[in-house]
Amino acid sequence: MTKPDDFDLQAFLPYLLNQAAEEASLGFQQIYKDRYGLLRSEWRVLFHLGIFGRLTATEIGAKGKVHKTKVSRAVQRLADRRLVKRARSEDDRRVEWLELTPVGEKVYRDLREVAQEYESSLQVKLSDDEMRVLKAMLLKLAGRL
Amino acid sequence: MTKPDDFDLQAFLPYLLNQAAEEASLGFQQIYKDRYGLLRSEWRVLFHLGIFGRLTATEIGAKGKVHKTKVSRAVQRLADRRLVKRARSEDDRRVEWLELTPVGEKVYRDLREVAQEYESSLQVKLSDDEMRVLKAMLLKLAGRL
DNA sequence: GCTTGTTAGTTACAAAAACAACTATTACCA
DNA sequence: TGGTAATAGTTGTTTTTGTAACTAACAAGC
Repeated sequence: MTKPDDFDLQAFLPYLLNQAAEEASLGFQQIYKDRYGLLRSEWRVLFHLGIFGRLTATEIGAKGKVHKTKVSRAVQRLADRRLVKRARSEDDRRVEWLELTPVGEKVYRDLREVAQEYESSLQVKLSDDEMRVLKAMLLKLAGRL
Repeated sequence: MTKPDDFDLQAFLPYLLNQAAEEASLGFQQIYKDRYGLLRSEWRVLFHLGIFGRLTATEIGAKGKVHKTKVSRAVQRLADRRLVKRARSEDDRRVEWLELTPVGEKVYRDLREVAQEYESSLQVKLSDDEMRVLKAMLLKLAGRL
């Protein structure tokens, strides 16, 4: 009574994207987890602060499409480990300015290095041109253009 | 003391892929969740059975790169809702053959329809050619070639 | 046949994510 | 003003996931 079917799951974009994303994330995840015990939400916050300097939690959430509770908890853990410094804003006391501590900077720079190497290692599977095109299309899909 | 930096997070492949994958999954997720209360692992199992007919849990895990505990739990919930029928194998009594019930078939066919429509809606953002190239590259990255 | 190793699948527990409700502060406006 | 709504961020609770240990059945070598 079973009717096999020719729907191509591998070609279904949400499925395929997830598989590719998982595969591509795995190696890098291993590094920030093993080396610094960071979670995904934590390295994201770390990178945002490393790149943009001083931000509020809300700004990080907006830039990275991360929910505020995730940012809040990530910041909490990063602050506990003295990777991030928090300071209440004078103007608006609901707001907290976040920035990396010197140690946080070091961790960021190390991971940025790793990220760049990792990126190169992924490029092995694709030509430069392919990579450029791929990213352009992913940006479109991500609604970031 | 904060040093802004020009590392391009949007262009970091694992990050970008995740964003695109999340964005691309969202709409479809909404449907199988709202309409049938399914989880991601559940629709995946459902689709595998819909496409391939009769499979064991291990086979589904291998085809979809899903861990056996996830498959196990997905199957359990699908069986509870009578979408999947389980039958101990005669040859090897560790093995359980899984297939869709008639109701499961209906749900599968409905969601397959939705998936196809959804896929088309994503194509609006990209040309046919772009889509073809994109998928080819994602397959490479996913290590499926 | 016994012992050892493997495989299919489940279960238990810990880690992480999702969602909703909450506090504190500021903005709006009649 | 004073009252209502909006915003920043946190906390609590429930779902899901991840990991490891487990049971049951089979396989292989001696």
